[in-house]
Amino acid sequence: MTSPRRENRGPSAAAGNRRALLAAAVEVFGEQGFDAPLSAVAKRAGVGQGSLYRHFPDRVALAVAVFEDNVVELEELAALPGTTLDALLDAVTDQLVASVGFVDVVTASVPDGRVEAVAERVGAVLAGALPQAQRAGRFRDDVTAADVVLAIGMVAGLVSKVPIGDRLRTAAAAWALLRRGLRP
Amino acid sequence: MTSPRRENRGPSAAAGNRRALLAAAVEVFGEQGFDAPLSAVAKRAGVGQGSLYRHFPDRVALAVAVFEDNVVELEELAALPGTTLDALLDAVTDQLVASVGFVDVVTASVPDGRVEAVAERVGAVLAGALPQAQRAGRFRDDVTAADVVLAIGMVAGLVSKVPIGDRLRTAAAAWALLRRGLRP
Amino acid sequence: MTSPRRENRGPSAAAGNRRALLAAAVEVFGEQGFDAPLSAVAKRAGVGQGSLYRHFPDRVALAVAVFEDNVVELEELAALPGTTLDALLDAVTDQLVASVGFVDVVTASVPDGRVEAVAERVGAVLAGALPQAQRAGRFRDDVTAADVVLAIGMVAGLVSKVPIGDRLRTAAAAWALLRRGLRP
Amino acid sequence: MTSPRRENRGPSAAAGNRRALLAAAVEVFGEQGFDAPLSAVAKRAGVGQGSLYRHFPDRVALAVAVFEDNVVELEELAALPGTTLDALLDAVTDQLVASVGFVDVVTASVPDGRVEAVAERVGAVLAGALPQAQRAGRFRDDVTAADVVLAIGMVAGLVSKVPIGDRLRTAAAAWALLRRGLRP
DNA sequence: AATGAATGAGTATTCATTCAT
DNA sequence: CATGAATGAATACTCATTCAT
Repeated sequence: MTSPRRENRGPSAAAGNRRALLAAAVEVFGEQGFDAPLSAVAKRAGVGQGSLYRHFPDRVALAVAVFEDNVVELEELAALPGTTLDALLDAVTDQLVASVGFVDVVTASVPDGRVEAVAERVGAVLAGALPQAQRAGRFRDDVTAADVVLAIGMVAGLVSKVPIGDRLRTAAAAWALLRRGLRP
Repeated sequence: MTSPRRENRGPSAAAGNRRALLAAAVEVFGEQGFDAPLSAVAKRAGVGQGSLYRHFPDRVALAVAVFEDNVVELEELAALPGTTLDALLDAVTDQLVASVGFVDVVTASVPDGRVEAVAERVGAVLAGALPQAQRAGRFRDDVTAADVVLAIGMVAGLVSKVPIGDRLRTAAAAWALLRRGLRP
Repeated sequence: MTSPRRENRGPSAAAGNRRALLAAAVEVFGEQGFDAPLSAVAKRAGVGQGSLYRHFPDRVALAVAVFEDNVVELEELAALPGTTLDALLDAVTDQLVASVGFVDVVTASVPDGRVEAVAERVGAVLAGALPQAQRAGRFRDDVTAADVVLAIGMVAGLVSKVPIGDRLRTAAAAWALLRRGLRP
Repeated sequence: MTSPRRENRGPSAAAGNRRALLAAAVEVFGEQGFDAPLSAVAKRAGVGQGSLYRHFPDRVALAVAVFEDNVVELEELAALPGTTLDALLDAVTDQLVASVGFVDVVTASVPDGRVEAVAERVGAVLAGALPQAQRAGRFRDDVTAADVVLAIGMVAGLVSKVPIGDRLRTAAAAWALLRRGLRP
């Protein structure tokens, strides 16, 4: 009668579960796309369905959480003294390649406030680093923060359409082309 | 027993149905993405489910048919005497904006021969127009056909992630950036 | 516009179509079972769906027609001077093996008068041959026509559950067992 | 939004659901044949579609589970001291009459390992009881286990083609005939 | 707070049957 | 009278979400 359930590890597991779910989401969405079954994420995380829903009430919440992790990382990097815009773009690209599935969140048919808020923060980080990069002669003076965001969007869109193994290489090729248009 | 079926318009409706299905697919996939319910396509086309499946045995067949229409258009344009690579890219962009949903086909987890064949043809058209464009000083000499295809991929990826109304504007902005990297 | 339809061969094709449909039905039902798509029968026969329905308004009509062919054959055989019950059973078995799919008609959830009528005729043929077979000492005196019909039903049921290649051999084994119970 | 769903009886319903599904399957397949809609089984069991699929991922799994119940019953019976082969055959016949729909599983176009495994066990049970039955003079010495299995197959095939009400009587008649061929 | 079974709405797909040509 | 496209009901199956334990 008592089927062999996973042991209920109690409240102390909460933080660990949250982390496991995020990691699992990155993997699963990366492999199967953003419309992968949520049950697959829970299973990969070794966590019950219910726990997934407790932590992340819907699919977008899960994606936003990953995004937020990424943005925090970016903000921390930007706060470091010598960080250039190029370094930030490299970091963004790494994140894209690692968590492509989430790019599709941006698409989410119903525009979602939470996503926009996070996107906003990315924009702010880039905008902050642009002037210095222009002064250093690394970016044309007429390039705007919007242009940089646009470029990222293009790389993201491309990367999400390419088989996992080709993503890094493809992103690099894309940036090579784009940077020629951004440099003075 | 005698449910109020749509009137059977007979075999003569076949050609019209096929056309209606393609048009409906462009609309529906454009609005809802490539994973929109096929039943929505059939309904939009004013055609029975069965007819959809007769004409296009699977989702990819439907997408490929739209793609093929586009490619033929492109090939015809390329065959015209004065057609430049820039004109071809403009045409491609128009097609992208009009039938974005189909971009996602390229992604189709299971690589599909039919899709690759069509993509191949697009590449060939562009490659054919590139040398002349370079001689005319419109494209850098070190630009390859692969670069052009890559650029299209980026625009496509971006456009597919943007709400319908913004697509044209977004595509234009993207090309502005990209062309700076392609021009001498 | 004028798609390459099969040429309309006109009324003269009627008889040929009927025959082709019967032959196709035997093949298709034999391979795929009695619930094979009727469209498969039409296609195998090289005949339009509509023609199939003109000749055989429903699935059972098709089966009954095959059965009837078989019964006629049986009746003709029985009418021959020296025909024994054993010979008739051999013939029935051959028919079973050749058109197993039709055995399932007997099952047809809704009992069907047409089927019963044909079954009746088979019973009559066997009943007619039984007395002589008993006088010849080939069948026990307490065997009834119903027993013989029952035996056929058993072989039929068995054969229909066995892969095509094994049918003949299986039928032979079944009869070996059954005949021991029927012989004096 | 809040549609009137069946009350969620929680995980504790699992065992009961499983049992209800098996019982419903026996009934529904018995009445409508092995190709009855699975939704009918779920409805009869008073269980959601999803639960059916959780317990039995496909049609064959459901059938095999019923078969297995039967085989276990048989094995237990065979393990009892005084059980004769005749008693086992009676038990098999009762099972056949009760769960005829499942006989058709054997037919499943795609040969299925799970089915074969269960069939194997039935054969083993019978083979085990045969020698003793022969020593007791109840079965001819030249009868093999394969013959017994064959006989069961014949009864099964026959019973599955007969309306529910006639099944018991028909099975009895069939065995009367067959046993004459099996007894010394 | 965690677990995982239960639920049923939503989709894909097939196929019997009709009917314009 | 033949043809084969059109139609949509029926069915299989998946998965987001809820909830008893």
